[in-house]
Amino acid sequence: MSLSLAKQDAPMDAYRQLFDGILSQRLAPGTKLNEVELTLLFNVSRTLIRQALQRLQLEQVVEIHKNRGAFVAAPTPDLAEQILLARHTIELAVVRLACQRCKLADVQQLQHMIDLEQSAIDQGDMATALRRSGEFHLQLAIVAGNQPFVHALRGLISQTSLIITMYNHGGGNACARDEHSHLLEAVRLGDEAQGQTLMAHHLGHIAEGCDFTQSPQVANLKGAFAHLSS
Amino acid sequence: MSLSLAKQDAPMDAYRQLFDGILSQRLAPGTKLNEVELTLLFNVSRTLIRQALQRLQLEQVVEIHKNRGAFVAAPTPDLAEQILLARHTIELAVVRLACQRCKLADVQQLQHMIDLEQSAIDQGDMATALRRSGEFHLQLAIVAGNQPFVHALRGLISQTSLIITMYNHGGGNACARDEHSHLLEAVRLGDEAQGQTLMAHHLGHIAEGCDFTQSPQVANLKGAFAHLSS
DNA sequence: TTCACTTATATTGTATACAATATTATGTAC
DNA sequence: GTACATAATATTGTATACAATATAAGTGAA
Repeated sequence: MSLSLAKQDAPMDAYRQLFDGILSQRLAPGTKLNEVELTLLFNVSRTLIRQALQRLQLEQVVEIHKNRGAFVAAPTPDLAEQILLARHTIELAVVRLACQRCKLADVQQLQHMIDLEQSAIDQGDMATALRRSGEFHLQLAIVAGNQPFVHALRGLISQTSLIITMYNHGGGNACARDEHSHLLEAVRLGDEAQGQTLMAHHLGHIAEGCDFTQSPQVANLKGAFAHLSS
Repeated sequence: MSLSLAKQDAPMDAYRQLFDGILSQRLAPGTKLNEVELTLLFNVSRTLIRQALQRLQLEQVVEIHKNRGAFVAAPTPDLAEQILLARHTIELAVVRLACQRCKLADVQQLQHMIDLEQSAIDQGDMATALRRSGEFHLQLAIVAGNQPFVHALRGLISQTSLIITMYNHGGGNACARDEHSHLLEAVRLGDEAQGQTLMAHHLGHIAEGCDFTQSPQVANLKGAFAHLSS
């Protein structure tokens, strides 16, 4: 049997396609997510679409208004500040745990994720780079071995991507590679103080790169999934 | 129009009844949650039952195994430790924010919640006391004004209730009243250092009150909602 | 009895049908 | 043309029907 052949899981697939669409910036914050359109795009019934939307809502990536429908979340500047503060609090604890528990294999995997992120940057694909940057942070939480932190960060990192999409129009996170690399080096050495310092600066840079005075553009649904048209 | 007459919201009602059933210890950890039984108990279709179960799953209060069904979560000792550590990290930040932002009305509401918890203790209703204790902690996060913290703590506090149900058979949290009161006093005075110290001790006492060597009993579904039989 | 195997039942997974609500379009008065 | 009311449409909310899977019951052989 093939190890690479994942069994297809319709609910997860619908969820993941939507999630990727949002995180890859094909679906801009504020975009209306029409249920029947999504059924046509993904070839599943509204039941599974609604399941995926509810899950995304509980991850705070989608907002559902009763009888009005689902929309890609669009964090206000005030909420964005709360999100970045929450990340600061949790990720400082995460990096501390990661310093204590990180194994060689973990370091190698994290390094690989940094490389992937960098290759996306090299190709000018900033949307993919942003997504992989988030995956690096999440993997760090997994290495830290605290399930609630992983769970909370999954949502917070996704929301941060939305925030960057909305407010960071300059390419301010191009410096991320070095920051992730230095962070990983501190984790590898088990230097908790240095790791926390670097993480604090790193998250600070994300906030500094954002301009909370302008509002975002909203894309439409069919265009975002044009590659699925068969 | 009556202010106290909340418009009925079937999905929320089903969710809340299940949530209360679990948090009030009528549904013990590990209990199988049969969907058709729940439809009969709550008089809604499986659609809404499944919605409620999915939401509870994402709050980590219910586990859903594919094709096997939903069960009240039963955190292992290892996970319990992770949950309490996560609470420690987040609630120390929460109490710090609360010290900065707490208004007079907030103090009064928090005091009221302490009184409600105490009255439940006085009546020997420890299940209600436990639930109200959790509500106090959650309200503190609301006062702190950080939505991600509120969101994360909602699940963590519920999970802590499950942990106490499973592992804390002594009445170790009877001391909670004084601890909550002292905590509120520090918040009222805006004494961040004192607030964090008290919170750390409070959460430490929860962990100390638990014996992670014995396993819990599992109740059945009909008995837990016997009061609904019409 | 006990184990394996087959069949029947129960339970969950998904799609569809219908109901309720919101949105848009149309028409009419001013 | 604007504003308002009304009708037509579109969209979401909920219940039910059917399919897929798992669990339980039954049957026979060792």
